Amino acid sequence: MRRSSALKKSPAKASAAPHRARKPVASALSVRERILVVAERMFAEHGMEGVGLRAITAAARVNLASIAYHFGSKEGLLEALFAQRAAPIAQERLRLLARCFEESKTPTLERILDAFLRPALTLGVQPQFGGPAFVKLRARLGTEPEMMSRKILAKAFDQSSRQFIDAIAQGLPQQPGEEIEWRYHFMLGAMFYTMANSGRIQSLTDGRCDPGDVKLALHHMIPFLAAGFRSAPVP
Amino acid sequence: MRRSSALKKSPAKASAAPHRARKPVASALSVRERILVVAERMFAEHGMEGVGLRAITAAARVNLASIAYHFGSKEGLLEALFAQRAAPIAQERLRLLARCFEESKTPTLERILDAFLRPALTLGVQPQFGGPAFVKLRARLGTEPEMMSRKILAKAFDQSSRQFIDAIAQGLPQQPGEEIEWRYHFMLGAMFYTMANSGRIQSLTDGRCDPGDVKLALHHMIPFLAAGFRSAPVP
DNA sequence: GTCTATAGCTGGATAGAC
DNA sequence: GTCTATCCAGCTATAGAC
Repeated sequence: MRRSSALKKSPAKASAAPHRARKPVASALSVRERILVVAERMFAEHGMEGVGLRAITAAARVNLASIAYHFGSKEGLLEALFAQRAAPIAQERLRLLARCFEESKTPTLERILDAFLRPALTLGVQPQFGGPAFVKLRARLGTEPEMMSRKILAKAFDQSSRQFIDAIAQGLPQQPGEEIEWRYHFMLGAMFYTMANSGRIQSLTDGRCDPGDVKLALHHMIPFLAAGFRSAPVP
Repeated sequence: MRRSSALKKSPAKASAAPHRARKPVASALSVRERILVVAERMFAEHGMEGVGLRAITAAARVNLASIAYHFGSKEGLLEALFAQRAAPIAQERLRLLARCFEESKTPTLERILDAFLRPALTLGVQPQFGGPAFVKLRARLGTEPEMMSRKILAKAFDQSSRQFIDAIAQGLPQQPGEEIEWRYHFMLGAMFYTMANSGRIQSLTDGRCDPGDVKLALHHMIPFLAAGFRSAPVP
């Protein structure tokens, strides 16, 4: 209505040839991709319930109806996000785990924890699109007791999680399985809290401690967790 | 409109004597208390944005307008919840910390961590009102990057948090302050994730590991974290 | 103090033009 | 495929009867 009322004629030149020259500029993403990028960041920052389709479509500069068209619903959009991001993380984890065992029959606990934690903290970080969006989003969903989030997370990560629990247990034969599982749970907590980067520790330490610095976070987290895993099992 | 149109007269007998017999039954809570109890549980389960005033007032069997009357707004309700619960937790922490130092000039790290973690995991657990509602709520807010949550949490816990960081550091003089702070951050992660009780570890271990069992969780968590704190500082 | 009723928006979803 | 226009259920907050 704004600009289409004038110059209605001669659509031939502009729209009659949809072939050729698909991606005219490097930064021109499709509507679908723009929605995914923006939704990832906004879901991470404000939660699933904290942001509406109107805010997402406005920020992505697409029409409100685009989300229904491309993803069916808001929940479909979240599932598409996970379908795109979670599988690569689980795959990279298993690839790194396999490499641990290629290089040594008895890899150190530190190397196994690194294989587990590094993909979670580093994949999905896209500085050009507002930083570690998917990392935060995953942390957020990981802490929620909502059924929907749990099912999506379980589907994406259950298999690789169990392989890591087994790999950790194999290196700590003196620990009962249940002890390993509790400690794995505490590791998830430290990992998610680091990924969530809520800002609490920054304000508490006047900025000295910054979980957003992924390299540094891993550098501190892995020895801390490894020592916890190795400590004597509780009686 | 339903029943008040009839029998309008003689209000003397029923309402002229508001004194005496305040709490007729042990389980009869005031409107304000019913709202607090229900909101605590529903905020914990679905998040601040995930539940509306209609759902809260319906579950509490009070009128929709009651929340505005008693708390001013939805956010005022959240603040009232924290005003009621957070201060006792911080107080109990400091009381237990003081007792550590009364009993020994150099209390063990385990005792200090217990003084920090136990009040967070146990206070606010009210089995008669749907379980550890405030505990879950706090975990949820603790992981969110929203400003409002952060300010409320900081106001309630900053002071006691710093005292604990100092107490931990005092017992580990070989650790740089920054290392202590990172490890405190990881401890918060394990604590919040246990408090959130998202259900992830239960499904991953077929129910063997249950963070809802507070005694057991502390029993496993404290040695794990203590070993992490004591491990050699990273170079 | 407690209620009804409603104002004033915004939520997700969709029908149908183009 | 993309848009406009709209539905209606839900939201928070408030005015005013009783």
